[in-house]
Amino acid sequence: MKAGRKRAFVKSDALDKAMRVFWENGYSGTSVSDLTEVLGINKPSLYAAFGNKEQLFATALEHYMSHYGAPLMERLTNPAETPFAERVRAYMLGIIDLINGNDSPKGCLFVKSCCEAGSSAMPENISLSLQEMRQVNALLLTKAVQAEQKRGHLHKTTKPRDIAEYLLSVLYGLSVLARQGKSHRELVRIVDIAIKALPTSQE
Amino acid sequence: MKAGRKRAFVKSDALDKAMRVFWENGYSGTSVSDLTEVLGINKPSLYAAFGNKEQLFATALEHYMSHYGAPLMERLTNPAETPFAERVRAYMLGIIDLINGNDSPKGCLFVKSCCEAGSSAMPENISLSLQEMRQVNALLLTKAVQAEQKRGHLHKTTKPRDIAEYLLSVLYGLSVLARQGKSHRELVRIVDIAIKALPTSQE
DNA sequence: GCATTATTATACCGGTCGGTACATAATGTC
DNA sequence: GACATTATGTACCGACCGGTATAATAATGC
Repeated sequence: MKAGRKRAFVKSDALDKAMRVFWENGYSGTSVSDLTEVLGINKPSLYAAFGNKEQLFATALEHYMSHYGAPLMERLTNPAETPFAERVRAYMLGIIDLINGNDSPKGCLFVKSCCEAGSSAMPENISLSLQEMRQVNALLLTKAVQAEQKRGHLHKTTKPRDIAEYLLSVLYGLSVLARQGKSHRELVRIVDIAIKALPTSQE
Repeated sequence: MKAGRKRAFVKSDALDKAMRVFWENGYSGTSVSDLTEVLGINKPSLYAAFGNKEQLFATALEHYMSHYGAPLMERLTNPAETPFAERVRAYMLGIIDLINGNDSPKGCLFVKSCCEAGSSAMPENISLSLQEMRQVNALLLTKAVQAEQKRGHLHKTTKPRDIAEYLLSVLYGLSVLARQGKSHRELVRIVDIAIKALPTSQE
C-alpha cells in the first residue's frame, strides 16, 4: 500500500460524472467549475486526478466509447445465425437506447464532439483522436458488411465501406434528432427505413 | 436621409462573416473578440448593429437558413417532370456542396448548433428556434413526399413523415462526416445508397 | 454655421475562465 | 512517534469573458 492520504472520491465514478457533463454541455460549453460542482470535489483534486480540462475530456471520451459505444458493436456479428439486417438493426437500436436514454443527456457525445472538432474551440489532439475513433468504428462495420458479402447474403455491387459509411451517417443523424427530443419510436422507424436500403441478395 | 455618421462597414457583409465564425467555432466556442477581429470592427459597433452575441447568433442562423439552406428546397419540387428520386438527389447534392465547400467551414451550421442546443451553454431561445427551423424543414420535405405518393410514384406503406425524417437523418449524418474531412465523392456515394431506400412504386 | 444624430475608438467594468501556490489533514513506512 | 507521501480546502493568479461609459468624429437637416 502506498503512503499518503486516501482519495475521498471514487475516480471511476468521477470520470463517469464528468463524461456526462461534457455530454450535456460540450467541450467548450463546460467549465472546470461546472465539473467540480457536479463531481463534488475541489479543483486541485480534479487536476491531480485527471491532469487538466483537455486531458479529462480525452479520458471521458475514451470512457464513453469503450464502455458505452464499443460493447454494442458485438451485436453486428453475434448471433451469427440471425440475418445480417437483424443484427444491424439490433446494433442501431442499441445506439438509440444510448442517445435517447432517460438517465443520460440526449444525443451522442461522440457526434457532439465531432461537430466541435476542427476549430480553435477544441484542442487539435482531441480532433485527431475523434477522427481515429471514427475510422476504427467504420472499419469494424465495414468488416461486418464484407463478411456478409462473402457469405452471399448481401450482393456485392456496392462497396462494403460505402454501406458502412451510409449506416454510420444515419446513426449520426439520429443523434441530432434525439437531441431535438424525437421519441424512441420515431427513431426506430427511421432505422427500419434505413435498413431497407441494404442491398440484400434476394433483390 | 437620416443624420449621423455613416456606418463604416456593410452590415450584410459583416453578418455573413459573423455567420462563418460561428459556423467554424460554434456558439460557445466563439467569443465577441473573435467576431470583432474577423469583422474588422470594434465592439461598440458590433453591439450597436446586432444587439449582443446571442442576438447576432440568432440573426446569423436565420441568414444561414434563408440564404443557404432554404433555396435548395426548391430542388425537391422543380422541375416537376423529373423523377422524385432525382429531385431528392439534387437537393442532397446541394446540401453536400454547402457542407463541403472550399470557401466555407466544413459541416452544417444548423447541425452543429443543434448539437450545442438544449444545454446551459446555449440560450434557450436559440434552442427553441432551432427546433422550429427543423420542424419547418421536415414539413416541407414531408409535403414533397406526400405529393409524390398521391401521384402514385411512391408507394404508401410508409408514412411520408417517416421518409422525410429518414432523409433528414442521412443529411445530418453527412454534416458530421464532412466535418471529419470526407470527400465530396464519398458523400455522394452515401446519398446514392440512401436514395435506394426510397420505396418507389416499381418495387 | 450650428445643433442634432449616429458611428467610431479607447478604455474600462465586474465576473468568470483555466490553472496553481500554499498550508493543512490524513495515510503509509520505518 | 518521526517522516515521507498524497489528498484536501482556501485563496489566489493573469487572461479573457460579455458588455458598456465616455468622448471624439463624421454625417445630416435647418
